[in-house]
Amino acid sequence: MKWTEFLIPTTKETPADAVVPSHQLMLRAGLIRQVVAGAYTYLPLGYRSLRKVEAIVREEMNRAGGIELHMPAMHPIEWWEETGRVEAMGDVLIRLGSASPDDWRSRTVLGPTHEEPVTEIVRAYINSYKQLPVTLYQIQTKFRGEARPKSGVLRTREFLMKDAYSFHLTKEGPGGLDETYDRMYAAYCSIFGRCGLPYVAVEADSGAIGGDASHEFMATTDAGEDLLVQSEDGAYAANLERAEVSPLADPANGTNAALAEVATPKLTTIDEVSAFLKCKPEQMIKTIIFEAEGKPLVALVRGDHEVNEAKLARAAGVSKVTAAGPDVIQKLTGADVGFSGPVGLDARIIADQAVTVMYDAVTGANKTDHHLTGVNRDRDFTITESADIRTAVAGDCSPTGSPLTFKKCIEIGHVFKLGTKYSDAMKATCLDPNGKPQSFIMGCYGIGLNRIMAAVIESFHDESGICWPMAIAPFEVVICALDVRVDEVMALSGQLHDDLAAGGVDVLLDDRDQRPGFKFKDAELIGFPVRATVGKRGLADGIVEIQSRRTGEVQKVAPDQAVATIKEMVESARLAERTDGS
RNA sequence: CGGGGCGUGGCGCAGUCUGGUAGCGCACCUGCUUUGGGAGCAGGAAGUCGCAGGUUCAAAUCCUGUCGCCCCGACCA
Repeated sequence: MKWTEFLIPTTKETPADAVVPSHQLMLRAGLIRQVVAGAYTYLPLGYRSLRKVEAIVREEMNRAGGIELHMPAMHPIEWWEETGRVEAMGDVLIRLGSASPDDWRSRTVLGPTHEEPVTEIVRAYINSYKQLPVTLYQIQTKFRGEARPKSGVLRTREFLMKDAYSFHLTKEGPGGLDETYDRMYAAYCSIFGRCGLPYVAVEADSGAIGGDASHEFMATTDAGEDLLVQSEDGAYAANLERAEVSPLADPANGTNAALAEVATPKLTTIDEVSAFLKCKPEQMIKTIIFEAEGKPLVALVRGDHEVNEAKLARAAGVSKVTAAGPDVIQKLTGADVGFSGPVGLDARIIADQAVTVMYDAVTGANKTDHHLTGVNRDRDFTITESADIRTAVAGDCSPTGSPLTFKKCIEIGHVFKLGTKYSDAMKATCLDPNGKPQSFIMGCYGIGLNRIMAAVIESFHDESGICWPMAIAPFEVVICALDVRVDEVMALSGQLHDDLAAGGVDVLLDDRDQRPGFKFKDAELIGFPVRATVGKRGLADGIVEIQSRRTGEVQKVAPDQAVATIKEMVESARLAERTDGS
């Protein structure tokens, strides 16, 4: 491919709207162009990378036993009503609008994921346990009505996703869900490894999608929106939403202070009250009222801690907790919001472990404009249930006692054990060996392809531009032909290009009539892993210059050695750049 | 959905407060020179100033409304 016959709109200046490095560089290197918020055109160069990511994903999915198919983005809303996800997804589910509710548009949604259509297929065609297990996957465009698209292609409303779904009769044993789950997990490691991406697999919360086990694959990058929690000993890694902490030691520093009520007019927050009473937030018990299954649920955490709703729900044995409104709080505590406390409160109360080792605490008095000081457990209130229900913070240790560290990260893949949530809802069954209908046990496995690309750029760039790993670089090699009007330069450049291309190397010939500096800057911005420079100066010395983008290392070789040298670099990079999760 | 910022040639911006000929840099086209780290000179093309109303002799500029985009937060499979 010749540069002058391709479309590569690079820019020297950074567009003002781009904040994170991957976004800035993708725009500057001419990989993408924004169309509306959360939707991007992949320009030819960007699309080449995306296609390479796609090819790797496809290859590994096939190797892991997946069967590729392609489902539409348009779904009948009835399927989503069957599984109750029209409500569960809310605004994330994009619906086609129409003035008339009877119009087909009103009954059509754009798929944010494909559990419903794939379950419908299996319901229709798989009737016997003998056809199981089966894993269907597709690489397809997804639509989600994200409230706030951001960070370039890291969070968009339209994106390319590989989604796989497996169907089983059993959880354990040959052909069971666990077996496929493990195989998919391994395939994911291969995929991210081949893309050269630093990643970590962590335990995740399975959230609204349901199911009982889930791992997220995270790429660590400062542009990420999630927090990855890892123990220093490397034994524990989890999403912050799920991370468990080891119990805090009992300081046994109680003075058995007397219970006292103090007026705290209009002071409703931990900060306000602690400032007013000159105590530390960690001396306060924060009392948060939730509702679960229609009943109040009270959570107690230390003042400087936050309730983790997912952990609370799990501890409470309910599917979901929601913050209670002012009316519920008023009715339960007899006080306005901001003055709740455990003393004398009649409701199910779950105390965080940290609260069980607090003495002489401060908390709301269940009386508007008043707080209590000198509050002690057992004497002033009883803790019947305690658990780990708070979000981990700096200073906490893993369940095995190793200090936790926090890193920003972006989710690039997710594997779930779904169970029968969707097959039950959609009445998708097959006959077991006894001739009895059984709901399919399902797993689902997603990868965001665009995010892989962006995460790779976040991980591998410098002040000059992108440093692609060989595996997903839009072109593996660029030949900078300086002095395009010198016949010998162009003849050799053209010959190198043709020989490399014939040898299976992705090569781009920069045949633009531009000054050398201009071409070098573009080559570095785009980040071709290998640059071969052919100029009349080098030619006079009988050499071609070959440079690695990542190491900057330059080799000067005779023209007849150039092809072999470059091919060797390409091949060794393909192996060397592979990563493993850690 | 709350808070903040911004919409002026393909890109980056000035001009808006104080109304009066739409401007600068990059990129683009033509010509000459230049050719190993984003060249120089000369000439040129390209913008209903987001959109709609209003005020005014006159609106990029003032007023009202509206749409879009970005950032922080909330939310998030």
